[in-house]
Amino acid sequence: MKLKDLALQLGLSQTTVSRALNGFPEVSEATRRRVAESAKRFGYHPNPSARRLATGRAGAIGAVLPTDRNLLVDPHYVEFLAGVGERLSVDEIDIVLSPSRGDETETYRRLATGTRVDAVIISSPAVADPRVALLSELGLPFILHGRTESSAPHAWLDIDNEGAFGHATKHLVDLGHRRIALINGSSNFTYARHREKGFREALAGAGLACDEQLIGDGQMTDETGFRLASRFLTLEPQPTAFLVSSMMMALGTFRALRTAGLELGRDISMIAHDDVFPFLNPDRMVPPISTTRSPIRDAGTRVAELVLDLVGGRRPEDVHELWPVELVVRGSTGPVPA
Amino acid sequence: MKLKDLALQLGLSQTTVSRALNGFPEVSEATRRRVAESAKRFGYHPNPSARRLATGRAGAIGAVLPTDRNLLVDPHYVEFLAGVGERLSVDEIDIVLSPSRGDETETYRRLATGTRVDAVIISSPAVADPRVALLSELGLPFILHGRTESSAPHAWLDIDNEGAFGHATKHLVDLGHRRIALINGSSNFTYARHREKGFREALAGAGLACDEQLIGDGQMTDETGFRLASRFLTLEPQPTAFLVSSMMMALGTFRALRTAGLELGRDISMIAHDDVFPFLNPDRMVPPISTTRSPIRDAGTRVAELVLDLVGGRRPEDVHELWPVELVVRGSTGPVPA
DNA sequence: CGACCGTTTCAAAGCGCTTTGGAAGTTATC
DNA sequence: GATAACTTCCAAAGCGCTTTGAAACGGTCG
Repeated sequence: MKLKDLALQLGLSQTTVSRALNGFPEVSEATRRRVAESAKRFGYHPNPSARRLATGRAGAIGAVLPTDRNLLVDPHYVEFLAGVGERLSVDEIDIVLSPSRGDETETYRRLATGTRVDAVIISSPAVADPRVALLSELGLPFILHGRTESSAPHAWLDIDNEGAFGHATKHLVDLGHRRIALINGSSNFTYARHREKGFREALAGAGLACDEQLIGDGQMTDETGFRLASRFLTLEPQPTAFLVSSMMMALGTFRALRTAGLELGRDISMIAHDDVFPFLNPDRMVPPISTTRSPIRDAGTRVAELVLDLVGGRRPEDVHELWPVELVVRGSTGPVPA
Repeated sequence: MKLKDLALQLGLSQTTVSRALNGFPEVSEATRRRVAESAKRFGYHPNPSARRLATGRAGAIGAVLPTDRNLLVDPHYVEFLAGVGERLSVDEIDIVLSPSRGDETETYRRLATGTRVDAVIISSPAVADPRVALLSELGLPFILHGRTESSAPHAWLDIDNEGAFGHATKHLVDLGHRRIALINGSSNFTYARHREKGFREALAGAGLACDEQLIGDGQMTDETGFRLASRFLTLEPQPTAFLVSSMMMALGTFRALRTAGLELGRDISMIAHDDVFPFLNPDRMVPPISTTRSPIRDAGTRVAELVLDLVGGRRPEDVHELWPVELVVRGSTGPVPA
């Protein structure tokens, strides 16, 4: 079933049908409804290739998957992509995945010269991320999920990691905690830097010194959480609270606490950052975990929205969003034990 | 630069140029060279949308990413996709990623009704995987990486997991081991079943009983490896060898051995399955790990090749490949200590 | 030398959609 | 009742490629 057939069925011209389906204003509400209903009834789906050829748009957004550093390859990225996909599928836009081994530059270049994607999304930026300069130079529209230092104007969306960890720290301090440990993501990523900054400044703001021994980072896995938490627990005096960069790490931290015979929420406090995974609910744990909460899937959805704006002609320098992060206090935080 | 321009430049018709570039036989070698060179010099890239419209092919292969069970989301899958991408990019075919939450059925249906992909690749099948029947019914070409029980004829490529673990077990038995532990992937996956089968049958073939306590499974992570190995080491008598389903798990197993004060290759033996990751080389470990080796990236490349065949009209029932798996003996296996 | 054949090239017709530039049809205005 | 001003619809021209059917060309053969 193609447009022509549908138009014939309806006794309308292709133009009108096309316009009706694409929401142009010059079609009466009545015909629009008639067309929409008929399209559904006949199971009409416009041919993406034809539409792409006619509009000159690829109808696809690119994502590069670096396969030799396995950093992106974690639940966070996939959850993020899920959000992106949710939004893009509404407009029948594809996510085109380009696995890249070794030189990412080459992959981006290929994407830019071909007419295969209208824009790309880049994630998990390092503090100084070369991709921003590269893509600006190539002229391929893109949006950054996160932030990086770069003179080139570019679109980005990020959550307020600094504020989140600042508030969380302040909350713990208010509960009387003085020795707070930070279990962070790898420090070459911007978000980890921001979190550390928020942490340090909140401590400083409360007039507390920061014990460098109580700061650690690594890949955001259960394993890293366990390892770092175990190490911190051997220190004298022990920390009374943990600030943890991901729920995965929180699980490991939890294990370490149990192993050390400590009870969370009574003997020791913890706040973890929650990106909100369908398979990991801090509310259902025992005790429920206090979190700084920001669904990464929502970020994906919004990033998709913005990238579509970009493709539509919005200027990258006008696209900046910094999302506040909510602090959700649950059972895992309590006053310092006497 | 489009085809027309290039043809004009060369003083040829579009037809000839198109044919020259696409390797049709009716173009003389001389013109073909001339065209190819000119195309490169002017940086000509055919517009994928136009080509797709003209050929009626989507020029893309689909992959569904289930986002609520995070099983696929592991380095294995990404490494596999990298292989797929490597092959597909040669023919300028895209990987279109469809994240799917909840009902995958819906996602496949969408893919099938639209003209967005020519075929899909499905991975990590369960023993009875509903996707095979679904896709057969929908008429969307697909290939399975792995195997499953299904009456519907379908294309698949798999490695000989049974043979691999059979050989590995036999090797350990030949070295004198009598108590061998199996650390396996989740048992609802076919490959895990096959591995267990190979293990059991090799033991039986050697006239050895299989201690059910020495069999464990879980997600293929370092963590699971550590947990299972630790548990097995508490048994009396201790196992003298471990058969491990992934290098990730092998790392965890290794940690457990160290924690228990055992030296790998002397006090205890281990063979792990190696899917060959760029960031994980069993040869560089101390001691080097004996493995059953089968690069999953290569499988991806071949699967891509086969899926292209399928799109080209090859019958699914003719596409079955079972790859033998190499046993690489290194320092982690040795005779049973006296 | 003309008929015949294989090679090499071409013009033109799509592929299924969007979009431009008008043409009808309808209502309001004088 | 004619003119203007909308509203609603249409025919036709692309988008950049592939592919069909045929023509031009050079060489071979009777």
